[in-house]
Amino acid sequence: MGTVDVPEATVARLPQYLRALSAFADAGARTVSSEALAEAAGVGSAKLRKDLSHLGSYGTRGVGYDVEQLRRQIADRLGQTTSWNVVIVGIGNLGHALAGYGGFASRGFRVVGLFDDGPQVVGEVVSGLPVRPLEELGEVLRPGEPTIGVLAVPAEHAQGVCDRLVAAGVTSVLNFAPTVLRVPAGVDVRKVDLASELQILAFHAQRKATRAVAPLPAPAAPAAAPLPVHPLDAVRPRVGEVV
Amino acid sequence: MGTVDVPEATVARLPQYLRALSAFADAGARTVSSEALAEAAGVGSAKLRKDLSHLGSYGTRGVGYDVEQLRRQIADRLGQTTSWNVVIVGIGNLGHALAGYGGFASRGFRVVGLFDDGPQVVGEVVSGLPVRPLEELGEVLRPGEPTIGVLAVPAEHAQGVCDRLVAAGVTSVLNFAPTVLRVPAGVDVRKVDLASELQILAFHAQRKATRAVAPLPAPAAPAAAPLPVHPLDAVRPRVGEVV
DNA sequence: AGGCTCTTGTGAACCCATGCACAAAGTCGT
DNA sequence: ACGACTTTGTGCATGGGTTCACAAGAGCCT
Ligand SMILES: NC(=O)c1ccc[n+]([C@@H]2O[C@H](COP(=O)([O-])OP(=O)(O)OC[C@H]3O[C@@H](n4cnc5c(N)ncnc54)[C@H](O)[C@@H]3O)[C@@H](O)[C@H]2O)c1
Ligand SMILES: NC(=O)c1ccc[n+]([C@@H]2O[C@H](COP(=O)([O-])OP(=O)(O)OC[C@H]3O[C@@H](n4cnc5c(N)ncnc54)[C@H](O)[C@@H]3O)[C@@H](O)[C@H]2O)c1
Repeated sequence: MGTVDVPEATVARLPQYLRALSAFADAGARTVSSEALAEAAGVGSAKLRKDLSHLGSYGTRGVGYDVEQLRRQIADRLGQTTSWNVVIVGIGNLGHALAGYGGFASRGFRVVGLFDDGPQVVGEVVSGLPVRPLEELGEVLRPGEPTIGVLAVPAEHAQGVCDRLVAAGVTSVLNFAPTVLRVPAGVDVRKVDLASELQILAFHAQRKATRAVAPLPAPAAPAAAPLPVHPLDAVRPRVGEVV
Repeated sequence: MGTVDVPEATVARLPQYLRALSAFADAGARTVSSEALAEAAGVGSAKLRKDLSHLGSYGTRGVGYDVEQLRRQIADRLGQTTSWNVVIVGIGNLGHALAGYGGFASRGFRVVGLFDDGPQVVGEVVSGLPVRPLEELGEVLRPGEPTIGVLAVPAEHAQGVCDRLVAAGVTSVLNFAPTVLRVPAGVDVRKVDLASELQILAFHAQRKATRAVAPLPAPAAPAAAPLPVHPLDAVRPRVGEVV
């Protein structure tokens, strides 16, 4: 079944499934239905089943999925069987937070190097690791072990640093700087853009506000609720739809 | 024209376009072609034009788009004409970094409150703002001014804090905790999940690695590969395309 | 054994998004 | 004034992803 070609949208959800599965495992559950797992992961059950089918799942009809087996299978697919090396470049405001983040290690990511070029930052020890100058990048990267580079430098330096990472053999980059990175084919870049996220929220908030003033479908409706929604009309919790 | 119904995928790209436009404006350009702007934003030109058409764009054929006019139009759509209030809850590792982030203010987001419940954190002044206990949330939120809540608390407290934000009238939430938030309809949630991003990168890196071991045009696999993929799906070569 | 209940896996319809290709519409040079 | 050139805006085809709905499979109970 699902050897090659796992759809990208599915891949993006696997981490969520994995987290939910771990929660079920911790709670002592031995099996889960697609319904329960989907609920915990915040998606529809049909989507979940289709996603799992893409990687050749082993559910048993009438029962559900074996928690431990499925957890291991997804973990395998996400490469969690081996531990990945991570280097962080730019140990400023954000870099400090990232360097001390426990969510890395618990998911098989090992921070093996911190880099910066600020004279007063280099040499500092952050979360047990010394901050090194970028020149020492080569001493940390092992050719055999694929390494993920995390960029937390100012936007104007991001491309330059990225180039150096790529030149040193990094083929996976997570970019926090609000800029478009250009990389050769074969190199993966994902970006986390905080300002964009806020802007998208603002767009929707604005849309909600203008809608409230001039509602489209029912013009005859009298005063709608002045403040949007009541928090505890909890008849249906309804997961917030995102992308 | 694009009054209502801007596709979600388009909305997600508007911030990128806006950034690229600002760069062109700073460089002194008065007009840009869709080709140039798309290049700067890292998308295809056709996609860009279609996106702009959704919001009723005013390009002139043969010339391109007026930089300033388009910039203002997108800024309007993203709600940047008014300044949005932002509260950050959880002033730990990450919260400190967020509170000090300059990318907020420069895009019309004003941090109006920092909240935490740790005794040694409350009272501390971070980036010019005092850290307050959550109880004072009501004192900061103004009913008339929509406010965006940023969650940087540990995962196990995220839902509880979110509920309190929603109860206080917040209808837009940006969540950094690796957990699924349940909110009533009408509340927007977006999440930033660092660990997931790394896992997705790891997935692709692993795929690249196994592809390298067993290249595509090799129909007759000699012996089973050492460890890579599951035994049951060795069948079906299926010439994969590069991404 | 047989029927009942539960749940998976998936075919098929639908919706959204992407990319192509080109006519319409404008500018610029002569 | 006009033709050549440039670039937008969009119709259309294609593809990916989501959702529905249900038959097939698995356990359980009598
Ligand atoms: N702070 C946040 O909350 C936040 C949030 C989202 C995105 N970002 C983005 O993350 C990046 C970093 O933000 P920050 O607030 O940590 O900035 P910062 O200025 O605090 O830190 C940047 C660090 O990068 C180092 N640096 C600069 N140029 C370098 C180079 N060429 N090589 C190596 N190191 C270099 C600097 O010495 C500094 O320590 C920025 O692009 C910012 O837009 C930050
Ligand atoms: N540090 C990172 O780089 C990073 C990266 C990605 C995601 N995250 C996530 O962001 C969240 C915060 O991470 P962190 O590293 O800053 O953790 P942290 O422990 O350093 O900070 C958490 C803060 O939240 C406060 N807090 C706890 N419960 C609270 C409550 N009920 N009400 C108000 N405040 C409360 C704590 O007092 C503490 O100051 C976590 O969910 C983490 O998984 C962190």
